[in-house]
Amino acid sequence: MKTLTTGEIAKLCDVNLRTVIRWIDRGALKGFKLPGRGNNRVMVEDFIAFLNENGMPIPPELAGDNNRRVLVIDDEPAITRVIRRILRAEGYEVSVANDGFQGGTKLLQEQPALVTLDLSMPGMDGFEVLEFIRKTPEVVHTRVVVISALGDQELQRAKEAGADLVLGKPFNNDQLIGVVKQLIG
Amino acid sequence: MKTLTTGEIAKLCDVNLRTVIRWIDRGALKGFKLPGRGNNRVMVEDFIAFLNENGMPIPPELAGDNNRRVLVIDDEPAITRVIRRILRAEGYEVSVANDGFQGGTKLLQEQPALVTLDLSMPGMDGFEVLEFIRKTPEVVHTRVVVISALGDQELQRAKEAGADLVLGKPFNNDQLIGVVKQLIG
DNA sequence: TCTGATGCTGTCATAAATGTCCTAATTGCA
DNA sequence: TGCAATTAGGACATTTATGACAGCATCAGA
Repeated sequence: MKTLTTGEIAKLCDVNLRTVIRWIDRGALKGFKLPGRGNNRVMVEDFIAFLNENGMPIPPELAGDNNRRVLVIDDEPAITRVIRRILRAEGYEVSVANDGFQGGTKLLQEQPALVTLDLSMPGMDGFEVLEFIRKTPEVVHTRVVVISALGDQELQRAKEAGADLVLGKPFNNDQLIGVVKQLIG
Repeated sequence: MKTLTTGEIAKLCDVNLRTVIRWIDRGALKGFKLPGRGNNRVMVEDFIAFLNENGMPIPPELAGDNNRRVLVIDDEPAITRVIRRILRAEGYEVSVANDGFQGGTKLLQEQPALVTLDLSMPGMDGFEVLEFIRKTPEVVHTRVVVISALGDQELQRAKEAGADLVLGKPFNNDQLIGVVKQLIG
């Protein structure tokens, strides 16, 4: 059960901590108090409900836990078309990056729950992408499926670099659906 | 998630606070209300989009062009080294992107005041980068210097796509310093 | 040209919400 | 355990929403 402190909420809402405490005291935001001095805690779901009730924007790092967005980073249209079709049919929201630049911008802007990553794209190093994701707070929780025709050795290296799962080419529909479901349900 | 109050917007636009509230009520400016009495907050990106829609000038403190950061997007280390050395000597803070992915992530994360862009990088379309910058509120005011060995025709096309200035290869130090100073002082 | 209608903005007063300090207590972390 | 960081709460300062009213353009029609 993930909870938030008043300070965290203050930062997320870009509002003063004092104000958050007042929201809770007033009952506008549901929370509970710790036994000590009565420090406040708010459950994430209550916070999100609160944001929705008031038409306030939901910070991407919270929405990220339950979003269905998948970003496909691959330069071969034939591959991206197939992946998109398969994942859309499963109810995922799929966007495609055809090159490294799109990959970088869409990763940060859309903050997908999962990325499928082609390791060998021209002008771009897949391992660099893995390293970036694992060391960048905004996207550190992104699940990564590496898709590659490279040998087992490289795929193993990808796992060590932070890939959650690897998928050798060629793969079939069920394999793809399997790994995605395994990672983001 | 950075937000602005009505008062801050009023100062930025040199307009009365009452007027800002009316813009929001009327729907001209997208915002949301805090739960208390309904105090308004506007996300910075929405505000910038609003300014653009109405052809209003973007305050420098929001445009981020009061910083001295320059992003060099080029895959040739020989070139990036030279540019970095020259611009550092002029007091600019220089970061380098060796490929499209780095270019995309650093552009969004660092929000540089100026980008030097190599049009012809493997696995990445420079025109796509220009287009992205010009249609993305967070970076729309980034100055772009296109550096390319391509012919005049392509350089002209780059200008039309949104490049502020173009620089043919080869160029000398003074030319580079000249265009950068011209654009961000 | 004049007139009135219309719509946007500025001004003012007031009540309510939010921000700023402050200190002491709690909590997180090694 | 001990120390650093965070937090609650009061008191006070600042900002904000709102209604009412005035000024000022623009525009259509006489």
